[in-house]
Amino acid sequence: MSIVNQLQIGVLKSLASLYEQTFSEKDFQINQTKPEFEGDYTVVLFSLVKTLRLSPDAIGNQLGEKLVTDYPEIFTSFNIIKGFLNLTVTDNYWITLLNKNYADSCFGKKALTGKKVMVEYSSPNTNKPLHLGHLRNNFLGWSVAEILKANGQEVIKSCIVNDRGIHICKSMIAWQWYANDATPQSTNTKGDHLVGAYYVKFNDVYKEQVAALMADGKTKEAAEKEAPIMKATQQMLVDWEEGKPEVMELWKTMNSWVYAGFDTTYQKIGSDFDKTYYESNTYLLGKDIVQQGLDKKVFFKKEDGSIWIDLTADGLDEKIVQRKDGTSVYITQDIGLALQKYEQFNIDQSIYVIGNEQNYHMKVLQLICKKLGMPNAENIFHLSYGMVELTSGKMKSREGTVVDADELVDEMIATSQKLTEELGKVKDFTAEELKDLYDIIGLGAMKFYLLRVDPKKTMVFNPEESIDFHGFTGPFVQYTHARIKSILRKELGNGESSNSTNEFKSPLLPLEKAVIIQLEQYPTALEVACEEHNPSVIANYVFNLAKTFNSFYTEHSIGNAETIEKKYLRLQLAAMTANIIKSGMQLMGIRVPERM
RNA sequence: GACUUGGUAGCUCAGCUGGAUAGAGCAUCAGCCUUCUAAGCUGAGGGUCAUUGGUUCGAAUCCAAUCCAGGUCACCA
Repeated sequence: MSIVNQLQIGVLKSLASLYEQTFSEKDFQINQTKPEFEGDYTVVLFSLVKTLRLSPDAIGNQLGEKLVTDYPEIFTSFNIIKGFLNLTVTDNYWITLLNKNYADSCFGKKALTGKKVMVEYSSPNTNKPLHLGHLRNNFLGWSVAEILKANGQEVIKSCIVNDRGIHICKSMIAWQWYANDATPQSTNTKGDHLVGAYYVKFNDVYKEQVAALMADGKTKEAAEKEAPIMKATQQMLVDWEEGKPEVMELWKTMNSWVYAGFDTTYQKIGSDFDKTYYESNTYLLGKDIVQQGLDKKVFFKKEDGSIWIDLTADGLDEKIVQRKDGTSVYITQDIGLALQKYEQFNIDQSIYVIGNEQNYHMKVLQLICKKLGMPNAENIFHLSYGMVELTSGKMKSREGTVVDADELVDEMIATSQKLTEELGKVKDFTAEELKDLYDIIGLGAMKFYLLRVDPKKTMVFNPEESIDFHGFTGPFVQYTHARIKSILRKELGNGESSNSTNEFKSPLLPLEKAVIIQLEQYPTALEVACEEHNPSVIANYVFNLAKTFNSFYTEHSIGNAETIEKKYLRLQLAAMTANIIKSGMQLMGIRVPERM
């Protein structure tokens, strides 16, 4: 149990016995004591003043006295300043905590709770390569899944691939018309990039054709409909739905190129999935549900035969769920897939990592599922994250301002190589070790950069800032880990552990205590990150821990500590810091090097 | 226009279930490598927490209004 929890319980019990009244945790607040005051944790007394009709100082004195008397193993002294009760925790409490947990690589992680969750993320389109926005999605989804696992939940990572539809046909047509049978092999191009290039080509040609038709006096609408390349694309979509062999053949071939490209990228960035859904398999799902919905009168049919749901009573509008020609729309298959996920995996919660541009869509989806009486409709959770913008503004594929994922990854790794070579600290590494180190640092920097911001918020991607490896960055934290490991290697050799001892006579120094207090808060950080589905909590925590440790490190020597007891204490402190840094970084998909 | 999210230092972000003098990083300036890795540490300057009003012992935090910015409001996905 955390020190704050213990303090909470202690205060509640003390209040009850002192004043014969029952209180709840909401009646007072517990904060960490500000550095300018003496003490470790502070109880804010103001809110008790009214109910107890006593001055803050009187309450503070009685409460402080009671706590120090009843919990001598936890609290050693107290002081009251302007209505704040500052409590000092005993050195023994901190030292015992350290002694018990310093070697535990699972510190803070929870036992299985039995809760089963699916996290759907990534969800690429097969007509273009991954970009910066996908990276935020991938890192976020992966990390949230790991954070849930660390909190005792069973997690299934899933991905839905948007591999069909008009946009896919666009790149297919453009390839057919202009590629001269170019393949990834023949052009030495990554498959997803090759296909993406023809998607761009489509748009260029389409724009030209529309302009030409408009020059001939057509209206914009007419020109957009009549552009030959668009007509061909629409025909191709019809052919695809009819399963025309040549079209299917081309579709399969081009998709296989894209998947090969995606696999390379996913492997590089460390994304993986337990279950992959393909829209080409799921797009017909939900049709029978539409029928059931009609029978239940959740849906209604318009004169033209299209099927709708009326959500005006819920403050939304009418939504179509099936076109008049009987084909399904986007949301129809989503309903079907939502149900299938529950049926296949018997999950308690279904998390969708999708951009906030789809807030409305997801709201509608959940509402429809509820109205259909689907089990667990309440437990559909949209983890809505903000867009990534550039310093110059929004990314727009049409204007070529999209930051390509592969290029960015390569650049980050190249930067880490350059910097590592300049510093020249690992000259004895083999070529293989070096390559691995560059990956660890480059990818670590990138993941940390994208995960350190609250996912809900729109964030700005600044290229220069992203390749800065100082300050609030992944490499800073990795570096702290590497330095600790270096000391542990030197002082303990291989595998040997520091002697455990409880016999500390000299008091904890402020910086020693500051580090241990931070270490103690890791489990709480994990809980908060889980509740909020927010990896930035971990990023901030781990950064602050590293910072605190670095201050301690510059001020006090571990190897040449004043006494042998101090040395062991500091070795434990360093070891636990390294363990937690490693654990926290792992939850963000970031590896930490032994040396750098 | 309706709904929704945001506005904190020059820039990027924490803090938001109300609490002590609003914090980091970057950038700027001044220091620290004969002692465990300087991708580090110490210090300085830099704020009308968008604006106005309200709630109260106390507001960046809660409420209301206003201004500004993003997103959505498709028989696209």
